[in-house]
Amino acid sequence: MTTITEIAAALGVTPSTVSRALSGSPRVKEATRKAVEQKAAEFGYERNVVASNLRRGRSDIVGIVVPRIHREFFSNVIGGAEAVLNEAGYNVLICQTHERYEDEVKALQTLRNNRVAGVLMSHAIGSSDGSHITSILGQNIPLVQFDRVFSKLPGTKIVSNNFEGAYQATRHLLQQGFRRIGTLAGYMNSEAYAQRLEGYRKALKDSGLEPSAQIEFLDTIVRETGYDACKKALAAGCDALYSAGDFSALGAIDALKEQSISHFGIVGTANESFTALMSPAMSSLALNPYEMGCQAAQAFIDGAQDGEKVVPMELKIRESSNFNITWQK
Amino acid sequence: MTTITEIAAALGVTPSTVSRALSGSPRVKEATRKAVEQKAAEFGYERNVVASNLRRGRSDIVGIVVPRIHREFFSNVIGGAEAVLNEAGYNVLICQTHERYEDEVKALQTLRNNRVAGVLMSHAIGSSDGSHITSILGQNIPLVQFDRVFSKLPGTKIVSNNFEGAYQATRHLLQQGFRRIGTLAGYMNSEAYAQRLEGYRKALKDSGLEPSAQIEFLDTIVRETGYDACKKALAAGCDALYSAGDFSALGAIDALKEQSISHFGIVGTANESFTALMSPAMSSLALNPYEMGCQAAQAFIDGAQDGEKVVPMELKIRESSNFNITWQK
DNA sequence: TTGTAAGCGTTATCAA
DNA sequence: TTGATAACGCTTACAA
Repeated sequence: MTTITEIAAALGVTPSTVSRALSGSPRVKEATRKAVEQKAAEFGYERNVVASNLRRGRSDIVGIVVPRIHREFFSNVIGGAEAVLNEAGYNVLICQTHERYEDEVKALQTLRNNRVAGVLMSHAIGSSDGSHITSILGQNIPLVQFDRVFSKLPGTKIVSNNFEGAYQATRHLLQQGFRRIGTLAGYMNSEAYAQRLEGYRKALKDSGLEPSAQIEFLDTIVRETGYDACKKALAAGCDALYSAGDFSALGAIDALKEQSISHFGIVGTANESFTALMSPAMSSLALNPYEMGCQAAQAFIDGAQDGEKVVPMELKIRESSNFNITWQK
Repeated sequence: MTTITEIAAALGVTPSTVSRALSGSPRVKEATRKAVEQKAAEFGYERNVVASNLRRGRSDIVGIVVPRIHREFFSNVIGGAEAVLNEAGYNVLICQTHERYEDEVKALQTLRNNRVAGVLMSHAIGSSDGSHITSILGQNIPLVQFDRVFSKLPGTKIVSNNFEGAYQATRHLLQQGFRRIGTLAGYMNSEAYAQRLEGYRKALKDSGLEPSAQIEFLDTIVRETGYDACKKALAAGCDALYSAGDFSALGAIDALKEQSISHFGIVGTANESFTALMSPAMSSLALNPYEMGCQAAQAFIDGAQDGEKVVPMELKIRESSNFNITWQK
């Protein structure tokens, strides 16, 4: 592979000049620049980014850490972030944590070892406080968190208006005529889930209903636990569920169909594409992952100042929250 | 950040010794190694991978190039590859091409500039022959292709048994009683799609039916074109469609539901998770993305020898291929 | 078993 | 405007 030294030799100048010419420095005569560019093209030169990064003490790689890449939400966040970052000349290195604390530590160490320019991340469920994050990344690697954030940590946080969204979703169920509304809540070490639970409770209170721990099913984010929790909700006399996730809502629907229940409303969260394709189609509180990814990337580019940016959620009303629904296989 | 020079100074040895001690060379006294490791831990030392890579002339990053990361198929391939690669000490850099030739060229250049250890890729639809791939990567960067492959290129190819799979899918429709079976075919510059078309044709011939260009709808892989093609298929008297993709099959179902058609069979390809969640649930020819990712990664680790590995497909039979089906909104 | 010295390819600083 | 020189942090012949 061609190096700037070879180009310099071919032109009878020094590597410094070639380097300056190729990196757009103004301290090069126009004619020299032309000559250098021509030779570079002729030799098929490509800058050795590794050497350049070592010398400059920084890299053009931004790490993205997510629990699971195949979740639509996260792959869309990545898509948005990638678009903005590529545009700005950065590359993206993706790590999955599989919701495990140990994998998250490993991923962050990998990124630090590669001296990445910055990290965009959404923490694992298994990661119960963010102290490891700052201690691994140190002062030099800017951090932007999105969706699942630890608000104590420095850097920008991109979040959804979880409280407001859950409030609206629950109120929608109330307006439809449902009266005993339970919730499939997530893990309370995640602020996003905690806020959704609060929004749900507030909506009940504002309608004169008292929240009850008996119908708040915590740690319920997958299909299986959604199924189990829905059976308990039925036993507890619920006639609707606001679920803080789509997959748990899907599990709940499994239970409803199994028993051919009527007049039982469901609203999920995340608007995974299957929600619109199922039938009856599932109402869901849509996050805005692509936009969140763009904003996270932009926040990094802008310097990852401390602070929070809120991306709105939008309630998608479909059949599962219709009062007259009948669930059938 | 601590360097080996600092550790060396603190211990009164040279950086070479520290380097050897930390990289597990046998040419270090056991006591020295202990001392070095202790100091390294004390200083919180982490090897500067960038410098190490520059010196050794290689990196521990493997590039993965896919058309779109949010397609379940690809995110699962990435998941499988990542698992195997991380285990072997590699990191993964992911690039999307958005099905565009230009983006594919850019991605490959980026990977080359970063001197990645290897590339795993599935080419874009817009990329009609693979010459740019080898010309950008050159001799030094091993290539493993998966799913959409150019068989002329060197390196390992991981493919599905597309011919056999499409044959089975079509035969299944015939066995159900459908008689005039069309196909939503993909782009013929992709060998995977071309093979599926051949498998489909062979199944017809083996049942004494003559393939007809009139009911082979080429370049049809998204929902919208699937919808349009299905209308034409209905006009052409078809009573079933084998679709080489799930999204086009979904579009076809849109058309069927719109007209409340009965006795019209559909089999898709890829087994995207929505296929099982819709109702009626869609029969689909399942690829095995996670396994393909694992095999691609393993092939790279094993040296990306020329050759082809075939990962079996599996037909998932659901309601959409039942002869008595009635499509309703 | 350890040290010496050179170099991976680039860029920053200083001097000319 | 260009050149000389050093350095980024690490690895590896070779020598001791």
